Amino acid sequence: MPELTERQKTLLLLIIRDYIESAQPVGSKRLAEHYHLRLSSATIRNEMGALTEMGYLRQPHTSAGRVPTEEGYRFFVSQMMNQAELPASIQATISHQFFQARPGVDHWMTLAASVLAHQSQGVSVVTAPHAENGKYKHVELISTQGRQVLMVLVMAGGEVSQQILTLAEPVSQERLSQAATRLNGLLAGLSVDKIAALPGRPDALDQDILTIIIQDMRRAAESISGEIYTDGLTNVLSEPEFAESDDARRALRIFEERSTLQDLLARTTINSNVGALQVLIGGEGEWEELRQCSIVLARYGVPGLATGMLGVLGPMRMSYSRTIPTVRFVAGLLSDLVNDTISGE
Amino acid sequence: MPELTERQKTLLLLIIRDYIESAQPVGSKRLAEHYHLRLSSATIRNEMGALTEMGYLRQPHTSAGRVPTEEGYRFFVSQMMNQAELPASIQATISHQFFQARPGVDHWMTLAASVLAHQSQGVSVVTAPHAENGKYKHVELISTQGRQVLMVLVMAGGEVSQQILTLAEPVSQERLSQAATRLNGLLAGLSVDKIAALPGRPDALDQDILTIIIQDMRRAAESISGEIYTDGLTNVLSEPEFAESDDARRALRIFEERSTLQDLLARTTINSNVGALQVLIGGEGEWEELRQCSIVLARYGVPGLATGMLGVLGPMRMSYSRTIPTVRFVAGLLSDLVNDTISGE
DNA sequence: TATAGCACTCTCAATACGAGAGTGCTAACT
DNA sequence: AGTTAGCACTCTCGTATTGAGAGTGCTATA
Repeated sequence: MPELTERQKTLLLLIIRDYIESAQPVGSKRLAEHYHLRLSSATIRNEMGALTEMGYLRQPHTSAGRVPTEEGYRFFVSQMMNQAELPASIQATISHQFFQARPGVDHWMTLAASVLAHQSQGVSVVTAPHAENGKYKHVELISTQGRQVLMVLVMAGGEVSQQILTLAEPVSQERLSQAATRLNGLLAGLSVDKIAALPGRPDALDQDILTIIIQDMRRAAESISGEIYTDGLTNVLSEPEFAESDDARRALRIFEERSTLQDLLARTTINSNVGALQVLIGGEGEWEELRQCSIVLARYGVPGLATGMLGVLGPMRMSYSRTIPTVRFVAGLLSDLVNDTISGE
Repeated sequence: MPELTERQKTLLLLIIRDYIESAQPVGSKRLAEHYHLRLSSATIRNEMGALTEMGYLRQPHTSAGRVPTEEGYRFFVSQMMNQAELPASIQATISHQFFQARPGVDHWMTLAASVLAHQSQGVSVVTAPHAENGKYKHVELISTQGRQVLMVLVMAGGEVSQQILTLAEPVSQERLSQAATRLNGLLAGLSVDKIAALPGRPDALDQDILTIIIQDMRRAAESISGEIYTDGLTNVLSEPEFAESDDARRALRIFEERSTLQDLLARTTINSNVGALQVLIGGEGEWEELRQCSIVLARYGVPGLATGMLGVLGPMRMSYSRTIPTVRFVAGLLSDLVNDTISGE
């Protein structure tokens, strides 16, 4: 990677910023006129030539302006990573929205997705907090009519899953409650593996429920993330680069097919720390469908207890200066919320 | 409304079917050749002229083929409403999917949305079953750390809502369970209004919880439908009529903004019976954003106890012959599921 | 009543062309 | 050295023109 002179850096950043705004190849003349640099267009042309040589810029055709390459965007992002704080007024607005939202994980997730999509004008994705190796906290059994029972299972991290069971024969609410109480005493604080290693229960009802609890916890342990929330799917459709080709459709399809999305999230954030941001530009060779897109991702939560992730997808020329601080801020906010919920306040 | 001759009906249906397949204006010559009618193109031209006069067809420009008007589609739909049953093999496939899905309302909803989107190649929407005037069934209180309590409220119709409460001071799980038991005994089977009319509780904790329960039930009573599930948002993007204009974006935005969608659902299905299908063509003058779209809607569930609705949005030239039977079949399936869950089996 | 023929209309794809924007290079200037 | 002015060259894009093709409505005829 050849080193850039100060002037080249300035120029490169300027070009990219201009392209992000205008969505059109930027030429030397335009550059010289709009921003009152103390340089002539000819000098700029020379520097642009150099930057193109080094792989930061690209021309769509001979004799059109320059457009950033993925490498160029990467440089741009690395430059703004450490500065860029969200304006206080916007921070306040967002905090306020969370403050007055109904408490509850799924409302928070929905709100987070909505805020991200709104602020960044991109497609947002948020996964619910999830513990890698969740511990049992509580179970409730509620009889509906007949043999159907609603089971609500709460994990130590705050995850809640509900399920309808069909028992072999009708059981009264009273007996169900007793069974739940027994199980809660027995299982509190244990991980799946410990629970599975327990000896069988004498009571047949207890044993049935126990089996289902284990199933459910295993399923939760296997999945890499909690439930996935998205918003702003339509935002990206108005971007000019997606007007014609069906690249947009292919990118959005990823966000609809949760399995692919989970894979993506898993592979990219599995070993990233809470608080650190990751920016995926142009699919990084891995994701053909995202060739034209960028994704800004962050992990939030309390490591080891419950973490989730959130991010924004947009065209490669998305407004990073808006998106990056927003993602970082919302990640912090969600971390705080998870923290409050899990460990008292 | 002038009456149509048999021949005109046949011709009209043929034209619309052809247009739905080809997405291109259909001309008299093409019609005469492809379908071996015993008519010449000139005769067909005359009939087409008549149909155009009557408002069933329209020509995009002088001397292009004919395209169905909304009135035309309406006729088409009315003709196929009463026949059209979903092929047994597809019925079996869908039933099987539901059979082996994890039991639970939200899994069913997700699956229903997925099936509808897949079968119809359109955008699907499904609302969770919801009772107009739900009755209390059960509450559970689960202490997380500190003063935070997870409240799970179950309604007689099977609706479940969870919420995190912050109490004035920490309360042990034992006291919470006792409070829940007291409230369950007191409130079982009552509607919001009856509960609100009850005298205050002597115990402060009970009273606090009671207040929140009433709030929650009121909120549920006000909302016209349960949670909304959608799928297939990207399907519609590949349709040729949406390739250029941003009509697609505007239509999809409706499906993202839940409030508008709820309004739409409320206004169109509020007084429709379970089992009856409604087809909304071209927004019916009411919905500017849906000018180019059609929606097939149905209500499902057990009237008075818990009903929801489901539907498919697609371009006006969607495959009604595929969509209508699918919507009808899935509606029946969900009705059965709701029925089983609520009233035992 | 149905058909054949015909003149007419309108779209659409292909082609041509000129304006405009941008480039790279060379030579001169500081 | 680095910077600038000038210039020839290239490529895109919008506009205008044109001709083929498809479809129509009308009229005369079987």
